[in-house]
Amino acid sequence: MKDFLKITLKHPQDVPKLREKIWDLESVNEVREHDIPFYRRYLIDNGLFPMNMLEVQGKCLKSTRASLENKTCIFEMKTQPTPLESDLPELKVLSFDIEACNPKGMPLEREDPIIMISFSSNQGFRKVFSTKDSSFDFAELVHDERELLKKFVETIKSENPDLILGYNSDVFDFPYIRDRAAKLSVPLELGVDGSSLKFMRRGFTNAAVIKGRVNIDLYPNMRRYLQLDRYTLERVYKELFGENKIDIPGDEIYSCWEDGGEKLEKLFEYSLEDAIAVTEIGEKMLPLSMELTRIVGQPLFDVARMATGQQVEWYLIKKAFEYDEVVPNKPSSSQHSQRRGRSIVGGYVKDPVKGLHDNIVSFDFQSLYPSIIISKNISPDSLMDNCTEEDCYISPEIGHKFRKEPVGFVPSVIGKVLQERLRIKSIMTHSTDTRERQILNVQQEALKRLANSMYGVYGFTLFRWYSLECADAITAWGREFIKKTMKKAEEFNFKPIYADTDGFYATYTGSIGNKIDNTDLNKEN
DNA sequence: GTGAACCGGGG
DNA sequence: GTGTACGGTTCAC
Repeated sequence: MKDFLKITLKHPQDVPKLREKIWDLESVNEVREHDIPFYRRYLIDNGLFPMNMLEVQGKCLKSTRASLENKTCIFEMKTQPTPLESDLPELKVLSFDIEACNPKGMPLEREDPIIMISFSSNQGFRKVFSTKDSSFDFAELVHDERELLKKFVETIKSENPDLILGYNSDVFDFPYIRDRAAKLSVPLELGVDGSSLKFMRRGFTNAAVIKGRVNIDLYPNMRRYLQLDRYTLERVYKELFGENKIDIPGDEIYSCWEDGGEKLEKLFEYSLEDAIAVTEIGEKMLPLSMELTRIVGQPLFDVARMATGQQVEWYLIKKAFEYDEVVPNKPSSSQHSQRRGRSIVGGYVKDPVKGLHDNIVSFDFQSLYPSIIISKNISPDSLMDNCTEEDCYISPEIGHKFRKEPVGFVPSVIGKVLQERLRIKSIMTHSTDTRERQILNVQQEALKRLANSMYGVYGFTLFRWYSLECADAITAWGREFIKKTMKKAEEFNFKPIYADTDGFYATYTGSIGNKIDNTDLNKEN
């Protein structure tokens, strides 16, 4: 227990000013929660969850979106949704892709005009604007690049999407469009209120911001959701749909454009296919992002750009407010490098026995680390210096002690997440409605992701809840559990041939006819 | 061995 | 905008 003084200010801009002033005061130990952006603070303090519907006496509480006409609002509601309420009205999604080329390599904003812009919406809209003519079905000829850019703005205005999707569009398409439009003095009034395209600095990259529409760059999302060697649009598309889309290697685009004829037709087709692929990938992946948005309680725009660890962190920040906990600070740069200097021992890995094996069985723990966090009450607020085995769980190898009571902040949050997941899974198994089952499945997936990423908040040096002791204790128990399980399996004639962290493969050396009593093999948690 | 530079995706 | 944030590999010394 610590004493805190809560200071409320009238204007967000006063926060950094006051922060600087009180930091050095002798009576001040630490200043907390001084770096939560205003709009996030607002969502947290008011218990609002984006991407949920809110209807107040048949009217929208907020009116930034065009869906006013429908008398529904895609906005916040005061409580977390129940599964059935979360079936939102369909959002209009518009994807786009631009083409530009340079004989020597990547096109340069200063020299190379945009030659094509393709659109695809989730409601069947398809179009390729280009400064060259084509007999391609969806092609529309424009006079020059200036008109091309104007068509870009007009199309977004007339299609009026809720979501705008691109692939690497934060880094390539939008900045390229911005620079060309600046050169040709075309105003990029893309917002629902006619406001201009803006860029927000986010770390080492920018994000394109359009008022009233959620711009999502699918590229960083795909890096998070899929485990691939490369993340080109083609590779990702193949992974998700098992089909090849037409691809034109980058260095051939220039000749397609210059030579014309069939090669130019193919370029039109390729460009539109890219936009369509983005729509399809979006339709497949967005439900999960939306679900995470609802759970994490921060805007889709932000959540779609957060690494999983950050999503977990913001979820915990939201929960901290509910639990009356004060959020720990981000590490200073010196704290960060200090943390990086001390390494955490990872999971147990047994090098694979070389060769071809028959009768392979795989064992794995379900949510090993989350279960350990809960069952051993691993939380910074449960960590004790002196404690007996009676009152504390004591970790193997390193002997960190965690009191059994009361339940710590993080274990409590994970517990609720897993509980909610089980609840949804059980409704899902009993549901006969396919659509409902799909929605519920995405929801339980999102919760699973969140729970499984929770370990990271202790182990990743940049995070607010970083704790070497907690991270070390989790992996230590993890190693103990898997080794014990492997030993147990050996008693039943399984010979482990490879193990990694939360699971192992074994060959069965007994006779196949023998009955295996798998209750004895059940995992320890 | 160390620190800086570079890269991802995009055409 | 209560912000300014990656992580891994390669290269030059």
